[in-house]
Amino acid sequence: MSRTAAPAPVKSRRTRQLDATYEVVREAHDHPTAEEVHHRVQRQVPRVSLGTVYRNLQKLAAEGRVQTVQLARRSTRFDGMVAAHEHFVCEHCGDITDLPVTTRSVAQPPPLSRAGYAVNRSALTYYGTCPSCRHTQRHATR
Amino acid sequence: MSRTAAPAPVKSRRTRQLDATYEVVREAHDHPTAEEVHHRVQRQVPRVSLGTVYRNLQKLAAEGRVQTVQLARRSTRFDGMVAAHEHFVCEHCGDITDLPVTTRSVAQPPPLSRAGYAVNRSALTYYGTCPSCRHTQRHATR
DNA sequence: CTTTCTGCAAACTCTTTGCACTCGT
DNA sequence: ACGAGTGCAAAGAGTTTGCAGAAAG
Repeated sequence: MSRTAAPAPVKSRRTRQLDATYEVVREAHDHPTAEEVHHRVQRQVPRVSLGTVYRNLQKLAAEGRVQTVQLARRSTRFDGMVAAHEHFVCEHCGDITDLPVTTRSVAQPPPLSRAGYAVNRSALTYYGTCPSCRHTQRHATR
Repeated sequence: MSRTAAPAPVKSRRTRQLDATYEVVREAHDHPTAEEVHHRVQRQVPRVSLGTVYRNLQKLAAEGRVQTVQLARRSTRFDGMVAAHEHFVCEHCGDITDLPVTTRSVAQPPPLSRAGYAVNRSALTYYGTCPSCRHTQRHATR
């Protein structure tokens, strides 16, 4: 086994497709889906494929240059606990942990109802690494 | 068009499949996926189909008897705003609105880091009906 | 008896991936 | 030139749906 000096921070090449994708998302104010991003990128790079847009969105998200809403894992999870509570989602293994509601959090924010929004519920979710995945990472070559 | 007296609160029949599905979710403490729920329901109703489990989970969620985690719409949405902010998701049209971060919300909850969790970020999302959908509903026959 | 629910299988939507080629460095 | 990135098309995963028969009220 060879000695790894630096983790090599993933070299990323600059391409028209990547640049255009980033620009589209950065300038969008309507939370577009991947398909919508694809359409807009096509205005600058007509032959760009949907697959490439997906790959680039993933790359940008991994680098923290764009944010994703409601991502995590693909499938919906169910919960019999109807009472209000919060969740911790491990970004590595996908496990979801229930957390007790902390006193300070939530309650309906004033501006919303005033602006005509009807709030049914709210969800506070933390994302990160769970204890067991942290342990595993520590031992992995990276 | 006929006059609708009462909204007719959706009559729901009692079936072994529905009962079993509810029981499985209520007793699960691990946020099972629909497929996992299906497996467990099969222990009580061997010939239950996955499609039925999906239908029943939807029904239970609509009635508020079970909760879903990270549901909303199926596809991931992207956001160029990297700064912390909150979201309002309209459950009718699926639109997502950015909200400024309210002072009180968030911050890392004490128990998590102490228990070995590494929190990268958190997301506070409100679910409900947006002004335009509220308006539409008001005029719809329901 | 009527209407809802079910099982089955096919269809759909969203996302990922293998491959040969292209383009950035 | 080397290898990461791309387009294309096919495959995957998760979920929904049409239909004919079964079962609840």
